[in-house]
Amino acid sequence: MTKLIDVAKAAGVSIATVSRVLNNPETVNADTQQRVQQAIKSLNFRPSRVAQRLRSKGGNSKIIGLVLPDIQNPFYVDVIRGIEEVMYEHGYAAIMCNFAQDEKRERLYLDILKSESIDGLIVAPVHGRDQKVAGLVLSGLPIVCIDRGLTGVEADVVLVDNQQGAYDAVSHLIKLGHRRIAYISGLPQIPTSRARLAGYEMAFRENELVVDEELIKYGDSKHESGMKLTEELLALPTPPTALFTGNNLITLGALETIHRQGLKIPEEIALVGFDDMYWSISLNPPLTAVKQPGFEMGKRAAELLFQRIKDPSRPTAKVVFDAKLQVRSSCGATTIKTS
Amino acid sequence: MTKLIDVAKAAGVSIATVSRVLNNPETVNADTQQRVQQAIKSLNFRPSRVAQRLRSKGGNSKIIGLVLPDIQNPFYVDVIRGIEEVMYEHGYAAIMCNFAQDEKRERLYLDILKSESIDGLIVAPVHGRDQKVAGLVLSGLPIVCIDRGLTGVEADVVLVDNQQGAYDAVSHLIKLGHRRIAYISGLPQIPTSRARLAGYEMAFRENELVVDEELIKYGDSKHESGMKLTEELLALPTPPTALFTGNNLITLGALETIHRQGLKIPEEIALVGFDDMYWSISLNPPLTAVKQPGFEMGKRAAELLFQRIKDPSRPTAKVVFDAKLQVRSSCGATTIKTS
DNA sequence: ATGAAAGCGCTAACAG
DNA sequence: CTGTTAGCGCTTTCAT
Repeated sequence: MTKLIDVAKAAGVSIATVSRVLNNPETVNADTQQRVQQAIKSLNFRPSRVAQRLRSKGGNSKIIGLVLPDIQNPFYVDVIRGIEEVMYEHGYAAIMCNFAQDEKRERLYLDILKSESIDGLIVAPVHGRDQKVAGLVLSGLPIVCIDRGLTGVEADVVLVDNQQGAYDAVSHLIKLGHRRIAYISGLPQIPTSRARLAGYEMAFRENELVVDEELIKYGDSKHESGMKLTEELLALPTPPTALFTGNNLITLGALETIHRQGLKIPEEIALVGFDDMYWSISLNPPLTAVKQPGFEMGKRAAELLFQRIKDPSRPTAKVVFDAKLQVRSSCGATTIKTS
Repeated sequence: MTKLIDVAKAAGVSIATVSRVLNNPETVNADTQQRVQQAIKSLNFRPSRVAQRLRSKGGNSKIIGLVLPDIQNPFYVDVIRGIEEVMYEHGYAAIMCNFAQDEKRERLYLDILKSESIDGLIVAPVHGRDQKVAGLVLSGLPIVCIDRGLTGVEADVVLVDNQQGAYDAVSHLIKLGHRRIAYISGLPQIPTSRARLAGYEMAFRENELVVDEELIKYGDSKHESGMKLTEELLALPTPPTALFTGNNLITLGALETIHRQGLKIPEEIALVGFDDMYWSISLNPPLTAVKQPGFEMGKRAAELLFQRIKDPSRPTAKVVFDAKLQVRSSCGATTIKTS
């Protein structure tokens, strides 16, 4: 590996000067700069980011951590792409950690990231009272939360108005005449699960309808739980006429169960999902779903993080995006908006 | 941040001893070890991975690089999950880089990873003659290629028999009576594109059929190109009666175009895709597709990488998985195997 | 079995 | 404007 000293020799200067042209070119004579740049180029030199990181703590190690609950969920994939987009422009890299909705795993990754001396962290905490993340925030590490906020500590956060999104979805179902509407939720300790439940209940309340608790099921937000809980729901003495699924993966699981049982959507059971996918239109039937702008959310989160790294004392921001209902045909005949 | 010296003081030993209990516990007295462990625990000490990395080059920095073409493709997501699974067990972290099929991006990321002093790299090179990756292999960095091999240099590789997979898919179509079968490929410089084309041609040859070149289209393996090329194909004077799509994303794009045009699958156009998705059964219609075991491939790749890190001189391995055709109903009525 | 000390490659005072 | 030098936190001889 070629290093500072090699470049220094080649250019006939000291390593300090080389370091300077790397970090503060303006403090170096134009022609010295030239010679050094030459040497750098011809030796194909790249400074060791590890050594840089060890030396200068905080803010210029050009690496951040990314801790997300489930990489199988296309929503998070969009978030990742958004984050990556702006990081790429800044020459940053990300250490990506997928904790698969498992708190133990989240903690391990957080420990690793900490000892990697990252510049900042974008995280969707396992739950609102995530002590590990809270501790990191308090320790001064620049952090922005995505998708899920943190209670009790100040931190930047970008998310969607989950309650309103769920409210719109369920209202849509109610308007279509449905009364027995089931909700398949993710784990209740996840803030988004609760906000979506609140939206569901609000829609009932506003229509002076009463929620039937047996129609609310909790799972772990994965495909399998979507399948299983849909089975349970369909096996009820009086099964629901409509299903509101709490996320992407649950929706796909519900669809699978419904298809396996040969039920017709929306005639025998209607379906709205939280989280849209760009191929929702190709599902059977084209899925009506609440769309979160994952890509934009990711970009915004990364921008917030960079701002906070630059100015750690700036006031925290809370960015709330709208969740929009995409009406297709899984709830009944309506105008089919092409996604 | 608590560091070696803090622990050393707390335990009344030197930093060297603390380092020893961390790395070679057996070379330390049992009771000294006890005291040090105590101190570590009570101070909640974690060694700085950055310092470790800087100091001891190669093989124990516990971080690897992951460079993949497209995180939106569920196949690579499965690969990532597989890799992550075994890395998690070993306490490793990954720097994940998604180059979005863009060679410039791939190069930047490779440079970054190099200067991060990673222990090893798992990569799906942009193309077979990727000089950057080849150079890294030659430089001695432990590397395993996934999904796509490298020509001209020896490197571990794990992939699928793409030719056979494509052959099976197209043969299936031919058996069903199709003759005008289009193939929507990814970029021709990607090895998998070529192997799948070879399978397509082989199926024609074996059935004494002749390939119509106008039915072969090349795109960039993304959703949009799937949509666009399908439009072109359908606009032909004599459009194809069947479509073989070169990957996941192309398939989804093709489906979207077909649905927008209101065509019936498989009556008006049949469809087989390369790459299965776990929700293929919920598509309209349930998709017949060639399945790659992404998760297993990822696990295998990570295992190979660990072995190579441990023993850099071991002979290179080439692991070939089978690609299996999952018959559902997008090519015509057949027994529907539940995925 | 343990400690002292020399770096890993770089940045940031501090001198000149 | 440029060079010298002291570390960043750790591992690893080399002594003891």
